[in-house]
Amino acid sequence: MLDENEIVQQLSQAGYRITQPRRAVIRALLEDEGYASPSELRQQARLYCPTVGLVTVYRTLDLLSELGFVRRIHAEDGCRGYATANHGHNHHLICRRCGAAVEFQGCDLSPFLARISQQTGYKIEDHILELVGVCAMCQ
Amino acid sequence: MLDENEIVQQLSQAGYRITQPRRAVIRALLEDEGYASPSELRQQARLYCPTVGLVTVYRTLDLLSELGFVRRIHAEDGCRGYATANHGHNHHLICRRCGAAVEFQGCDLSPFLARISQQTGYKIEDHILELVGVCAMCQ
DNA sequence: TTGTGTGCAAAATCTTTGCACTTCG
DNA sequence: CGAAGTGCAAAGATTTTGCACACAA
Repeated sequence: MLDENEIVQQLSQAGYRITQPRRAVIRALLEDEGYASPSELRQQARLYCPTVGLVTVYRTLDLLSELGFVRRIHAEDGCRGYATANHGHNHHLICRRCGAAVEFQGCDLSPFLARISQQTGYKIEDHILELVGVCAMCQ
Repeated sequence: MLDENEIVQQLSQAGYRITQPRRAVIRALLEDEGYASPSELRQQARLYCPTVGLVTVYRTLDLLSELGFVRRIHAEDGCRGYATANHGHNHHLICRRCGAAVEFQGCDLSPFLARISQQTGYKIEDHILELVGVCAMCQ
């Protein structure tokens, strides 16, 4: 599981500074069970760094997103916010009721993708897959 | 393939009025090969009804979306716009270079979903799947 | 000490709402 | 004719940008 230290370490290695506001946003992200909007994240982050501005949240999200620690959450009716993502190719499973977001791995779609590729002539390079359901608690 | 008459007919059956602005938006949607943002759609729709306002485009998109004729297009970096969708459960395959959006059917993910469901305890109800690649032309 | 990072304020977008007028049926 | 639909203008919401100051390294 992803933790603050790992992210901080990698940020540092990539040449970025470890600042109070960045730490605060990272903590806020990790604490949130599901996904959160930039302004919700800011609210949570203020517990750790009372002066964080919304702009910094946006910039930190961009940064973490580029490094693969954060991913956008999509739904039929729009983009809902951000959630942590373990490095690499993962997807999210979101609870329709409480919003909890779980990551899962091993989406073996290759046979399926091969078929679509053949049918359409497209060279398929990436995919977005998001599952929506009801978590064990909410059932 | 979806055409103007079919949409118009179903709108009418559902009790909605067939107005010039609505027709114009529907035409704009059908003509666009890929996905389009509300303001792009408005621009195109103005060819058929020069006074269409952006608000009407939004409202018409909501309406068509509810009836299942239109679907949002998602990408890692955000929600990109709208594209036509044949009624029912379909997904889009989008060209990274030219933006062309093709629909495909038969996403048989059930075995995969069953496994995830078992692993997580979630009852999976729906999914968003979007493929990104390069179309035959752009290759 | 130095340049990356920050926060504020303001601008630029994008989307929704209120309301009087229009138009489909 | 009457209610559903429209467009404008304005309000809200969200995201980006410019700039002086702060603070990790």
